[in-house]
Amino acid sequence: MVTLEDVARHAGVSLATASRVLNGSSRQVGAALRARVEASAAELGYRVDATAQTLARGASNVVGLIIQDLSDAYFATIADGAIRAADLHGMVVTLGTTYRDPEREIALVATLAAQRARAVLITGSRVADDHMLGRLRAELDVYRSSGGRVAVIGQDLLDADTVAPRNREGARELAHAIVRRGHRRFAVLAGPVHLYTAVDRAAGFLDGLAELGLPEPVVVHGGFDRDGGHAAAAELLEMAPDVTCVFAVNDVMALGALAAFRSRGVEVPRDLSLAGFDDIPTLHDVVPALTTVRLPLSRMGELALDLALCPQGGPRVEPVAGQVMFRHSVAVLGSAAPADGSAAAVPPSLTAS
Amino acid sequence: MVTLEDVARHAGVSLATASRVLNGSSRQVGAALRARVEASAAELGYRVDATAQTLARGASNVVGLIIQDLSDAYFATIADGAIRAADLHGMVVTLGTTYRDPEREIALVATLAAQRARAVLITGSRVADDHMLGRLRAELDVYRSSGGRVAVIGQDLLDADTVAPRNREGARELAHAIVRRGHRRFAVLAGPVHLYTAVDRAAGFLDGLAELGLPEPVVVHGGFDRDGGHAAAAELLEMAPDVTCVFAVNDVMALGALAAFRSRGVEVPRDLSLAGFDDIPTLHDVVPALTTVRLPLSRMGELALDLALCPQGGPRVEPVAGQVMFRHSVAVLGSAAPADGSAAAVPPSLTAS
DNA sequence: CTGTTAGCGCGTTCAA
DNA sequence: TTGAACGCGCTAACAG
Repeated sequence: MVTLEDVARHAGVSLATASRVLNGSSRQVGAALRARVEASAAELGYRVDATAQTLARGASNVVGLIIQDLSDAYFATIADGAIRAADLHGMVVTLGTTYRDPEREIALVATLAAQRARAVLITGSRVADDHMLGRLRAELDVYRSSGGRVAVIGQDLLDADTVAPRNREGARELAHAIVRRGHRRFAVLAGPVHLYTAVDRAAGFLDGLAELGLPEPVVVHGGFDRDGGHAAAAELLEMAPDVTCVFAVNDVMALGALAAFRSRGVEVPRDLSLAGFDDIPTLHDVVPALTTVRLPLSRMGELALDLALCPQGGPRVEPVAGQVMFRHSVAVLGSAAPADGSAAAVPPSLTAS
Repeated sequence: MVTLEDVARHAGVSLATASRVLNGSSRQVGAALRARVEASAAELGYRVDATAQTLARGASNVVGLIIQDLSDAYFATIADGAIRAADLHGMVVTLGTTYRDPEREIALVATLAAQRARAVLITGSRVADDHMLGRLRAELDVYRSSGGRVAVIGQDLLDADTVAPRNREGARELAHAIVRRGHRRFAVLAGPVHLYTAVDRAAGFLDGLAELGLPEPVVVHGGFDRDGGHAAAAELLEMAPDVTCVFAVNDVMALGALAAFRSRGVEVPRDLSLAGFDDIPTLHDVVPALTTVRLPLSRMGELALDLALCPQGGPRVEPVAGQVMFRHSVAVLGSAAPADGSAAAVPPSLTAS
């Protein structure tokens, strides 16, 4: 293992001089010595020891990123944005995966604190569990008291800089957009009752419908992932509700629902319309194109990293608006459809059974 | 920032004792002192400094993972497996993304060497560029000479432990499986000419056809990603070749091709059959279900990590077989179809034009 | 502009 | 079983 001292000796200079030329010091070094040091470093194959630098400088160049599941495009895309941004700052990203376990989330914060990560980015919905929330906050306080910075993508519940997707407003606007196309009777695949992101989106959708004087939709709860969407959709079909459009609170759930519908002969959007939330890249080639609310996922990752790396006064909250993407998965019904929906298409597959 | 010394002082013991109870030392410590130290650590909110440990021990607990693109499910799945395995070993993963730039790949190895990563995992196809290959090998040698371990997922070209997908064999078997279903005339969306993975798969497919005495397929080169597949498929349709089945050398290309076909009114598998390679999880809900060659991606990530972390003698090569997954995207043609294919369906959309 | 030196936080000999 | 002291590789005063 080649150390800075080896390089210094080989170049016939002091340790300090070698350090100054090889690592971004503000101090100047004569051209001759500089060249000698660089030549020696190259010849010996010297690589700085970032851990030693961290120790000496008191600040590392790693940022921690905590996500729930890398195989979920939502998180993969955020992670991609964060990594890209970190790279611009000369930082590396250490990735931790919770697999949706709040216990692991806390443990990961501790691990990243031990790693002396300059900042920790936490993504994913908070859960409605005050005990867990309290423990996470405590762990974050420990981390912060050792000089760490924290940024969150999600609900503003951790006294940290937060990139806050406007889930409620996005879902509300989605409801309006769909109603504008003639739909009147809805179902919502609402996800878990304890997940704020799911709850907010479902609530926003209900808000939108209520504002327009429409009846409450059928609500089915379930998992927040693809299989949850699939199961909830299957359950919904069993109920054979009189609805024309289904809103799944995220895209992967919508994809699961789409598969469930298809396997039961319900064609979207002919028999039933479907909408999701997030606009994950995976949607690109889905048929029919899925109506959804676009969140700038990659950008959110960058934003969180920038917030964490550029400390200001108190915690800042950066709201991120969603943009309704109206696509083929939602049918446009007769514009004269009355509010009671009697003129809207009622798929036999749903009313029969 | 709470240090071990703070804890020791607070507990009224020596630094060494505190170190022994808080970090997995083999030495024993009296129960009374042990309790005092643990209490102090908890009370003060002590978190080990992993960078200091790395310096003192000469070995870190981070492994570096170099991938090409996190938004590609192929890499995301491998990364997931590697992270999972690293966790089991008490290691954290630092993720670097090359965006398919060999220059960045080399730079990332240097960065991870600086990080004193215990091991570096390199994924993604090698490119046919001796200069780049040489530089990467040199960088890896530097890293290894400082005690780092290297494992590769891909071609066995770096003198390192290698998880080697049997691309050629998999594609060959795929060809056989498809021919068995009555297809005789093929096209291959072959990807870039300088990417070994693409080249091997295309070559394996040609091997398979040749073994069966079938004519050479139409070959179209292009990008190795979704857009590459889309473009190549569009180009193929322009050529209006007399083929019944198209093989794209990876799944995301196949997905792009599927979209291109669809947008031009060519329906898979009615008008044209399509197959891919990898069996990325994304395929789960693709319609029609895509015939492909399954690679145990997550497992490959684990395997690479295990190889890297359990040093043996010389470099080991772990071949990974692909498994043909025959699905709806490839039509089953009349089993009596003659080798000249005159009885096979020839979609008007391809022959007319 | 260059060199000397004192830590950074911790593991680990060695001695008690 | 416990403690004292050195060193891991590097940075940042400080001195020259």
